[in-house]
Amino acid sequence: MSTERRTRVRFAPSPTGPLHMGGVRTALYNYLYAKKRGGDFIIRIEDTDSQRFVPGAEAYIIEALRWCGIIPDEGVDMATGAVVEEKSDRHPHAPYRQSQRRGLYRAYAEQLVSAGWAYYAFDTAEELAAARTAAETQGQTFIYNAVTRKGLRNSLTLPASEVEELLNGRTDWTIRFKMPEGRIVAMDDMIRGHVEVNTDTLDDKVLWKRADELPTYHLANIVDDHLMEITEVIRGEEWLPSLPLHYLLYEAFGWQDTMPRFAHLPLLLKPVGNGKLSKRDGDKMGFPVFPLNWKNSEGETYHGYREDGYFPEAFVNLLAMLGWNPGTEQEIFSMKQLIEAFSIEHVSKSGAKFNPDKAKWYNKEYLRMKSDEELATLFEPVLADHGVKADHAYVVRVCGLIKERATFVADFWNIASYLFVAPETYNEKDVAKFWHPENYELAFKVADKIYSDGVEAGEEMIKENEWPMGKIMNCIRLALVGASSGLGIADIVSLIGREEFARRMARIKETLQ
RNA sequence: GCUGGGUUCGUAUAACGGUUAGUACUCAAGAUUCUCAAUCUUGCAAUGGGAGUUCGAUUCUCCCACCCAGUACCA
Repeated sequence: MSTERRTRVRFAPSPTGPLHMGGVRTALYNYLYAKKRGGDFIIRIEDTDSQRFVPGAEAYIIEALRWCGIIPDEGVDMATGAVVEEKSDRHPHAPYRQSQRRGLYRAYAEQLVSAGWAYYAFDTAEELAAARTAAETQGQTFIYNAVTRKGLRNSLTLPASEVEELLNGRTDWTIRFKMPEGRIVAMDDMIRGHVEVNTDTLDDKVLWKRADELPTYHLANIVDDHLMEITEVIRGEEWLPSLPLHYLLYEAFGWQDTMPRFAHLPLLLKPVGNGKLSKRDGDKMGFPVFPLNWKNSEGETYHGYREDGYFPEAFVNLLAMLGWNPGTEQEIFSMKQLIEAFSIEHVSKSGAKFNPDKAKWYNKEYLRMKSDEELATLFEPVLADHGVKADHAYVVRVCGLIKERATFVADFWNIASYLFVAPETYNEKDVAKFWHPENYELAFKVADKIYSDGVEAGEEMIKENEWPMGKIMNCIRLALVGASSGLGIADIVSLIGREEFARRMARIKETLQ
């Protein structure tokens, strides 16, 4: 029995574009799992596809994680935001970018060849494409396996001398895994339980390619997880079909004893209709699918939660609850509470449809938990954009009174602009409803009373005379707000002051009569 | 097509053989307030279908249907 290993999990994104919310959730679950167990959360960049590399994607991923408060222990230096390239006590497995580890993989691939678990394949891309279309025309799918490899050009079918020649020649070749025949691979997934697959349905995956001297995902992933002493692999469900290959790879290397445990997370699905959440859904349906704004090479910008006004705590909270539940009825969790409560047993098996309404609800909840002071700090730049200069203490007071009415700080201006500038227009429907002589004549009398003795005195006056409270107050409200909505008249007057109150009453009189 | 995974109110989920199938979001109604929002109350609404196992199935087994993923010298 080996002694209990320190928990080490990794998030291994590929820098082929911005990380979307599903990716962030995968990172989050890894992070929660590690922190719950007092272990390490490692970032590794899987950039073994030289064709699909997207500039800026790596920095985006790191920035997104930082915004969410998902801080890696290893792999990225968070002070600089850079992927670590030099070994140190903190980062003993550097470099953490697979393209910078390229020298190490070939030997592992060749180890498999000499052990009989892999072979050299000399088929060109064209030959394979031809084989695929040929199979397709017969209504079949070409798979590179124990049957078909016998008829293809590789180190299993060609004489040794020719193999030697081809290996040293100018044409490209690959190392492929030699998938065993007729074996049942029995696997165990932390979320899905026991899964079995017959190897006859699997193909001989490419492990290493001569063309760019780089491993493919499968090889690099297994080798690095082993080298980095990863104990649990928590990744998206799309990897489940590759699990048998990965099990076999651990076996082929003789690393079964330290093979990590696997957990395949359910996918995030689009809110309506079928299919997984894709980057186009968001802008079409009015919600972000990315944590941060992303501008692609064509200049199109995709919305991010951050720029759309979500608090990172709310974003993390809503993501955590998409596919996981605490087993209690608690819904609001800080990161600290999530770490405490998280367990892989409570991760669900089925895909989760994302619900934008619930996302907004989370933000609303976090908004009202913020202090008036903090909200004021966030609101002040918005005010400045509207050309408003307001006293800080005043803004703090306003925030305290309006925060329960908003979902985002960005709503504040629409909700409360009348507390900073007088209305310039009056809502037509509300005018039609309330602005009648029998109402506004009384309203002006009450307004005079309010001006001299305060709102309470004005209300007294209405009650004593048994005037219609609602109609009169709404006429006054129309003058102050420009519509029949908003804070109580007493609050408004106490905020804007009696002089401004009088000016607004005078203005509506001029405008509407 | 093949292989694998999945299936509880519209959505996220709870109930891991015994509940009037719970909670939250959304929606609707009512209460409240000078209005709106907020708040409170109430309501609408689910075990995909069929066989079994069992005294008893949301829960276990099988079949079907549907959904998803994979099926690249991409991850």
